[in-house]
Amino acid sequence: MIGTRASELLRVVHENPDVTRADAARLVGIGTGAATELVARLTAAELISERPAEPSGRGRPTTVLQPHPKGPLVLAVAFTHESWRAEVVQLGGAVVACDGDEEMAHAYGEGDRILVEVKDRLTRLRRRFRGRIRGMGVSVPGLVAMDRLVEASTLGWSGVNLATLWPNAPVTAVGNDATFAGAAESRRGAAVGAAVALHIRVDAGLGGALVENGRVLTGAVGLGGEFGHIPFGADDVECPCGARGCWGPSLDGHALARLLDHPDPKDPVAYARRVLAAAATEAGERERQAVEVVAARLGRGIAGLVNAIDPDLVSVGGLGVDYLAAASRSLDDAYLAGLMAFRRSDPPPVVAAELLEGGPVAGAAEEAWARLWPLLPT
Amino acid sequence: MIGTRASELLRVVHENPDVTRADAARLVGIGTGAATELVARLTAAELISERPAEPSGRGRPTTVLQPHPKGPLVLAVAFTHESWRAEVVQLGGAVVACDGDEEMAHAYGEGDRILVEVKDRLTRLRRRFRGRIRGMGVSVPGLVAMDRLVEASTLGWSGVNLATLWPNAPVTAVGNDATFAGAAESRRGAAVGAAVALHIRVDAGLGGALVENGRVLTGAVGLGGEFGHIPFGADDVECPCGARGCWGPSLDGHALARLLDHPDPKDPVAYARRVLAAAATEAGERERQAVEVVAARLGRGIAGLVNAIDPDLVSVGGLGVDYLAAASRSLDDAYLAGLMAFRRSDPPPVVAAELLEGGPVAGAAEEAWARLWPLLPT
DNA sequence: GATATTAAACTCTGTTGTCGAGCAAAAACA
DNA sequence: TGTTTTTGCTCGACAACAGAGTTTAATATC
Repeated sequence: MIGTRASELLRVVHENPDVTRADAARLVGIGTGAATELVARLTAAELISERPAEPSGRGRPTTVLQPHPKGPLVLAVAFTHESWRAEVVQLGGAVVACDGDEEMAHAYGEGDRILVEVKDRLTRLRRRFRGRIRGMGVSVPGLVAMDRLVEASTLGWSGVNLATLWPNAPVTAVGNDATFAGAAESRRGAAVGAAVALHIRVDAGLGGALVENGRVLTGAVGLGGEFGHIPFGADDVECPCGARGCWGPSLDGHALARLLDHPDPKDPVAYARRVLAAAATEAGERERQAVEVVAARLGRGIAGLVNAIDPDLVSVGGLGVDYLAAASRSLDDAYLAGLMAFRRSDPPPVVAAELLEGGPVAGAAEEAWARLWPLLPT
Repeated sequence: MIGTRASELLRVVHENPDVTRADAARLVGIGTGAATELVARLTAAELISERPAEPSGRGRPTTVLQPHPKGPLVLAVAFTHESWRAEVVQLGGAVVACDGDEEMAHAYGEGDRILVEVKDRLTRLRRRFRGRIRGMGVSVPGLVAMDRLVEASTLGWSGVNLATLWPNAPVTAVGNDATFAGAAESRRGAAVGAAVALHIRVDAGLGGALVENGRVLTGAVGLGGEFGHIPFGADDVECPCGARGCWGPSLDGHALARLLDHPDPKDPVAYARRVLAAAATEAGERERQAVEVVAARLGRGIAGLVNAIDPDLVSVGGLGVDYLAAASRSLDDAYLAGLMAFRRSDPPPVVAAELLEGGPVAGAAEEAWARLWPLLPT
């Protein structure tokens, strides 16, 4: 077990890349004496290292705290509905290596086969860094309970145990892609500094995360943030989840197709992007209207969640970024109308996610790091 | 500032009334040596005292840790739409004195006048305990932001600053009644032991709280838990909050009256109780049906929140207790149907609150205590 | 009734973490 | 060249804590 101060210092280094040692000491709230001892211990433990800082004024020059070149790493793996990607991430969030496939051919229903291949590639990465990789975060577009994938309807995977990708990993964090993206936005993206941040991600499904002071509220079994299954939608649409009236299916690609009287698309995300592209053209009046309807539904739902949860800020990711860009007026109008009246004068801002498609991997790395802290040796 | 161990011991004593000293030491995770020193210090500081415990087997008899007879107290004040009540609460949650009025005549719109009287009575209580009262929690049926009452439509109060009840109180916690009731259920009621507990309280309005490991998620400005303004209701009903389709107005007394074609009741809570009483009689078929509709709406909404938040347990308070008792079948059916299918085999239980009308006061006391911990002297 | 057993409390000691004061170092400024 | 400013290092005082051994007060057993 690591001392609490040491743990705090590591967190400061992680959250503020290239902090100077003096600033870090101030942030942790210790004197220079204690900082000397702490930094020495963490350097000896090969967790951090120092390099001279840019001289920035008068006074004795300080050093910059950075990850140790032999320090611990985590593996962040993210699956989307059509590809996978792995990153090796060091303290501070920098990526030191990556691997992955753009095309995960025939992934549908073949969870086990794909996993064997991915496992192999991950093992190779781990071998390459000889024991330095100390934990793994895995992001999947689906329902994840108790670190086990319950269902990923877009992949046709069900009951897959993703912990088998690295059987005896010291720490494993399996989570929903939207949840991880929310975590990443709070720590390295649009929601940095928000004490209570709400993230909403529209993708094949709709999900999100509620992050309070950097901690994701994952719920009792890890299913917190499944906002897509709140009944904000119309009762006549049945959700793949088995309930009716879910919010998610009212604003994804399928919803756009219904609004445009198109046949149900096979890849709703790609379809939605096509509709968005068409809406941006001269001739896309019908598409524009459909996007506005969907954006309004997004805004209305966000308002309900803001009323209930009271966040500082709402970030939207995935297709939400496009909806926001293409129909911000509709979204905002619906958002404001749905808020409790007295909130309308100073509503929590609704902003686009900054990490975009990198959110889920980054979040997986963050969560793996978060679980690794308590295990790091002195 | 108090030592962390000392603070933990106090919390243990607070959360487990009549713990023995030996058990407390085990719960804090310290040896008997450290316990001796800690207990001595806290006794000297007049925070706790000891009395011999019932001998319960062989071995040296231990003592029971209890609040010190001269120890600190908090004031818990709770307003309802027709009365107010104050309790003086000691460490551990026991009430040592109380005051209040059943009838708060003509309270509507007269926030300032009532407050002058309440303030007077509270000052008298504080004088009676000569400096021992160290903090205050105030529960109000209305929207509370930044410890200030924003609006209480049932009382006609608006912009009232409840901190003036005790201007320079060392700690003040002003909050919504449903939020406080949720806090109380998590710590002394039906949700004890639930890591993530969701509380829903139907009263004049609908509110609640999300409690994670004993901590209430109050949101950015303290408005977290206003679940009544999530748009689960029909769009044709306008909520007093200014939005449309809010959940609260779809299952309160007004909603029952609409279902029964009665004129809009002045006191929706009393009206709802009359309908519930009628529903329990032979001749109350129409009332029974109305209650079932409302109970189903409650169940459906709870399902949506469970999908999104993933709690261990849901407790319902206020009129919700009666809905649950009178139409548990309708509520459960709607609840299960609204859950994601894979959850239906093992859904989080929906239970009645245990503290009933005592919830808000108890929660106000708990929150005041929670804010008092860091200020207690060594 | 005498002795053993058990659980708890007390005492003492060595260790560790922390804070602060004073001093040294390395730069910019005058 | 000296002064100022910021930072890092060393050391001593102090409090918190763990652990071992001792004492105390009850029950259990003979």
